[in-house]
Amino acid sequence: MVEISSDVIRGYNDTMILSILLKEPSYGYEISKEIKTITDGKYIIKETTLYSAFTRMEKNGYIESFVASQDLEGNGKKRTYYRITDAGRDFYKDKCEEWELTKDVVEKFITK
Amino acid sequence: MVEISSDVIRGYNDTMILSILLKEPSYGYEISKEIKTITDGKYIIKETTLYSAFTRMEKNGYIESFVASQDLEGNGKKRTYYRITDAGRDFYKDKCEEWELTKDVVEKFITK
DNA sequence: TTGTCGTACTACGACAGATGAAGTATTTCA
DNA sequence: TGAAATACTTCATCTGTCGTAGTACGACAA
Repeated sequence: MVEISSDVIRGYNDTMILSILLKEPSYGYEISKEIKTITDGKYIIKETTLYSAFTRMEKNGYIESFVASQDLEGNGKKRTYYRITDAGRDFYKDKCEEWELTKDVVEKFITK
Repeated sequence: MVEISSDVIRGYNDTMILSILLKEPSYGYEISKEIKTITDGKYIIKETTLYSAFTRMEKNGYIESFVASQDLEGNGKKRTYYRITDAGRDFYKDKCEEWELTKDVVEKFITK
């Protein structure tokens, strides 16, 4: 069974997270579930990778956090939600461009 | 100008080098030139990255080294050539498979 | 009501690959 | 003769990932 090595995905965890936040704010657990679903279970992000990505990206200004409960009445567990910023959107766009270039480059060395 | 970040290419430097060694044994300087040529200058591998990849891959048994001069008479500078091993060929094949999977996964999060 | 499972995190340390900086030495060529 | 190209090596640093561990709350079943 072929598995994705962390060295490969390294540059794209942030991009994946941002692409999910592009639709609406979300939080750790939900994002990890979504990544799993979107990739049909082919990629499962590690908890520590995910939460350290949040810290890094918030510091870089790509996301903003806010704490909220499950519903508007304040019931349920409190969660830390993240919202993408304009800088985050720019970063995401750049990463998408970079991906096209990277793909071109890597594929020159790949045999199908 | 979009540039490839090291975090992205991280998992594929070894693969690129091996793909070049697949044709014939080669050495550092020549390989770095070839990578540049093949990618139309889009990717230039750093010297230290290249040589540390040699060390790592030789330790892993993916390549073997031998020292040789430029010509058979022993003229010219001595160079350390590297030859791909069977294990290296297997590793390369695995990486090619992994690439297809990685591409699928990443592209689910990319907007063109 | 007790225990287990799922949810929702945080802290910490270790590791590996990439890189910058610096240096060495030989060869080629103008 | 001297600069540029070739062909490396050493070393320290940085960053993102990941393993381990632990906390805490809520839901639900026995």
